[in-house]
Amino acid sequence: MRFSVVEYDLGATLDSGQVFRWRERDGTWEGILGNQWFRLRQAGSDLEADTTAADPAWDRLRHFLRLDDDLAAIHATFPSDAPMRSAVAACPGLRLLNQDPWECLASFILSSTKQIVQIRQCTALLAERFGEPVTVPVGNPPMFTFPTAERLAGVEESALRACKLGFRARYLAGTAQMLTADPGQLDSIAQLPTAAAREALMEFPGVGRKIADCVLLFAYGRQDAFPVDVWVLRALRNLYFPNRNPGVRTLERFTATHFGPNAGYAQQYLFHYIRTHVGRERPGRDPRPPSRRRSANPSP
DNA sequence: GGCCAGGTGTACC
DNA sequence: GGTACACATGGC
Repeated sequence: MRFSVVEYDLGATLDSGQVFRWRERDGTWEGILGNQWFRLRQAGSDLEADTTAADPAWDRLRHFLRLDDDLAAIHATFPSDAPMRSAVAACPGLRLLNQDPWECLASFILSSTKQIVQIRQCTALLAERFGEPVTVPVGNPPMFTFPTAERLAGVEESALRACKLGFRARYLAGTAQMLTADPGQLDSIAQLPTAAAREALMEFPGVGRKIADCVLLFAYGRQDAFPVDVWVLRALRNLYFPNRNPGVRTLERFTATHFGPNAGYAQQYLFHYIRTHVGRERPGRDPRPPSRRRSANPSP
């Protein structure tokens, strides 16, 4: 199958800390949607997709990749301040994805105080040990579905810990058990307005404001959700509040208003930009802005 | 070896 | 309301 795309950076998107189970091999990306294996290759505005599935879910792939987003229209809603312009210029084809809510929720429960490489390792181990094998091309390494909540609910916590989950094993087990007891919860959440959906997600053990916002943004398509992790906090402090030390309240008010209706999309650009172009600069205490891209205060 | 990672829950004030 | 700390594990 061949799709036509405009301003789409497949590699940056699949490698931007939203999803953890897509792998690059020789310029192609391989991953699983549902129980189907897909391989993607981008050449300019051509996006080529292969699968081993007999009845490929192309609509699901299209939905996952958000091929119908009008990115230029989304960019147009961003504030036109210097940090935002730099962040978009650094990677103009960066996209959000639409993930399966359960895999997204489970993955981000594992994410707390872990590096992205480690989250990849944990999700890979979970899939390998508790997922189902998927049909892959001959000669490919085996790949697996992400294990269902029911499956994980029936696993000893020690077996989860053996996947290097650490203290998060108890959270994942608890969440899996809640979902097994009441399997419709994630579907019901999709029907709620964002604030209520966030509250509902935060009922799961190990899920606070930040992880709830990740799931809202990456799985439920709520572009008003604005996850603030250590990197985004760094970006906000370095780029928008240099020489000041804003409190959490101030930042919350700022992120809720400054970035417009697609704030969550803007957040992903800031996250990617601060990680790839600016780097770590004294988190938390009065950091200087990066010398290379010094900008006038946007006066938030 | 020390610091940090796409944080959260709990115990305290 | 707020702040301090424990929680596992690995990368750098």
